[in-house]
Amino acid sequence: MKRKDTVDNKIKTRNITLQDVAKTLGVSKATVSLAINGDPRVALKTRQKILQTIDELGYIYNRGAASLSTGETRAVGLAVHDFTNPYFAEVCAAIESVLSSNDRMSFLCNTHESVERQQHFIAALVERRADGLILCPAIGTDMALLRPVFDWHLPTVLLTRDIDGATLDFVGNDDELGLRQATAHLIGLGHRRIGMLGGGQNNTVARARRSGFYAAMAAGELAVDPALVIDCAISPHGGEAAVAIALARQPPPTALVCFTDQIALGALSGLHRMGLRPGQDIAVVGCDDIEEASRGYTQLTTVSINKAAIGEKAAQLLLRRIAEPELPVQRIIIQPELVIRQSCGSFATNFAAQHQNSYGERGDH
Amino acid sequence: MKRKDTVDNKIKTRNITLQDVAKTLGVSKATVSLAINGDPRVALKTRQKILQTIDELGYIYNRGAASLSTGETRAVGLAVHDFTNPYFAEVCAAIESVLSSNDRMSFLCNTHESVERQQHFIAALVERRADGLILCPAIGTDMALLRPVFDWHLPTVLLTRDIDGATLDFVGNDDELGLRQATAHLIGLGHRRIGMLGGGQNNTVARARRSGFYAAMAAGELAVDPALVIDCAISPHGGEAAVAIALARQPPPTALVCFTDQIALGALSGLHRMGLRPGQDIAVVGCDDIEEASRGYTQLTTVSINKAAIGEKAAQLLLRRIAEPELPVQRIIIQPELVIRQSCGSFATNFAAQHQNSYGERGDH
DNA sequence: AATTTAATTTAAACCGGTTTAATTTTTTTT
DNA sequence: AAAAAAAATTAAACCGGTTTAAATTAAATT
Repeated sequence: MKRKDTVDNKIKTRNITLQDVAKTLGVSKATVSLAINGDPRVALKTRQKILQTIDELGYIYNRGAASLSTGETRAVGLAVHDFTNPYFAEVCAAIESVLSSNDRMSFLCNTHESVERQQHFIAALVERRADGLILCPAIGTDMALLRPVFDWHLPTVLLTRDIDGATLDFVGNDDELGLRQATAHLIGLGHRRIGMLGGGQNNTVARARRSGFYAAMAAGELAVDPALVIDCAISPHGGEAAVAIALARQPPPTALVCFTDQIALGALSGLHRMGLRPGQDIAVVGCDDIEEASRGYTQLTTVSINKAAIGEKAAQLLLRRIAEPELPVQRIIIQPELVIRQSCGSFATNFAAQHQNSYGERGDH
Repeated sequence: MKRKDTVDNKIKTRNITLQDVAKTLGVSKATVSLAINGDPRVALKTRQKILQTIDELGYIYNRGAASLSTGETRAVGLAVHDFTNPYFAEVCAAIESVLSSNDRMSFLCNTHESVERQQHFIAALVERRADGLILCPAIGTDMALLRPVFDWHLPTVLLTRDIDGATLDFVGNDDELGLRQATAHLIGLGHRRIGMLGGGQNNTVARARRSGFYAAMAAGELAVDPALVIDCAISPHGGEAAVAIALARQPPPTALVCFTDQIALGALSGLHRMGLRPGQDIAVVGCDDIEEASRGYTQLTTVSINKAAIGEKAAQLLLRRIAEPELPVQRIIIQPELVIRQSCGSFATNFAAQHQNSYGERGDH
């Protein structure tokens, strides 16, 4: 089939090609092509005539045909495990914005943490000879799964999540620092029994954030009760389930550090249903600083990550890498910032006063 | 430049093409092509040998080249005005899911309500000969702006927002009904002084939802105070600003109908900051039923829209339209459903008791 | 074994651009 | 006006597949 030529087997207007433009002007295809691409070799008046004819004929450039010979598609892939998560929605928006102002299009893929979907996407990108890829790898992604990327020298920047042993560009957040600060803040407020919701070991972000939590606890010379380190889905539901488990533990924690804001907000939601008041009955901190964290009714203290910056840096780095494939591998780490709202309470006294007699085994200063 | 051939001007392995596969097997290009496409004409053993050789040689199909002759790119565009809005994030996720399981890729565009961005995107799609487009048009989009779509017979389905006079497929929600039900519910609870936040006249969704509000008010024989119909940005910030204006009006409304959940949640946030309790001091209802609406601390009564269904229907309809361009134009309207939570209060008595003496000019029934 | 018929395979044109070395035209210099 | 230099244009090969009518080969009939 010949494309829209044969709409309804009646109309059969062949597409207008560069050749047609050339013919109507009595010049060669080459001249028209050069003119379109702004090559300084074609004379000004010639270029003008060509542009005018293109307009009159309604000629439309066929970038696919061009890509066949140039090998450049000006399309890149963007795969994240869940762009329904506001964090990624924002990062992706920033990426798309930068790419489109560089006249590139973005193929989107929501992998849903499925390496199969991810592999399928990468294979499709290679088939289409995409110029590059920005990837927040699904859990379980390793170097072996990324073979197509290396085999094809597909310029790739990893977003947020790193891959062990990967010699790929990376743009992310200083997750260890973020959670260390958040945890330290709670400790500074006087909390001693602190739990962590979410995280786990299956990706670098989770490990880094967990390790930030542990590091701060160690620095504060506090023991971590393993029963208060609760793995859960990276979603509000996950947080809601996890908080119930945490609170059932005796004695309950006075503060909870959450792997992400989604989890923290789920925890807030769960606490609300239990009749507990975050910031008064229990402290909660999150990480990401998604918009919902700053509502009047959430006021979530959280590690703020500049999502726009991450997206922009990632897009720019990819563009750079595409332009200069031999550039040494780069790692760009954005510094997070703790924003203190009300979910952690203002004063440890709230908690101290409240919990001391219930399980006040600690009289230290 | 010849593509990755010349990585670093050292390695210069030409790409392996269909021709190479044919040559190593001593068959023709045509046979290999047919084999790849599963044409029943090629003998089983031949196909197997070809597939094996493809594997051994590491040949990778070049879909761009194929598209040049078939005119089918198996790529479609997906443009929405704000995929940072959870409503659209979910719809887009559903769309991408359906498309990718149909072996299509999606070009994503976040128009930010900019018709320029949108036009740029559409032009790029046409240049790339995309097979179709799913579009939630930016405010201000009219038939004239959609000329490229018609000129190129680009199969297009409008998502959520319709365009006046457009003979294009459409998948959306029964917005008028949704807000009519929500408003009627408030009236049924005894509310008399009801305001509306957000909406306006600049797109079909806004008009339909407004009109649902007015219709319900009229049906309840209630007057709408124009000062309580407040336009605002479709965002939590918009809602927060609008609620302040509404509450400043004397007498204040006892209930607020919001154009979207984003606005409603902003309103909730604002009310919280003012020390007012939704569901007790004032009723609030939203529309969309985004996830945040169901948190323990929001409990927003809202018009629930099946976002996954809308996304799936839109994607399926596009696929259908691509397959059968001459199909009559279709409109698929998903029925919404009012979900009652606590932000509207359970009993009008809350409000009646509370407000009667403050400005109790109404002793009816 | 000779025909017919069915199953496979292939040659070659085509899709619509890019690119480079060579040619033609124009301008400058002598 | 001739020669040299610079500017503009072009022919033709190429990118990597698809497609169809024709050719070849194999299988079924007579």
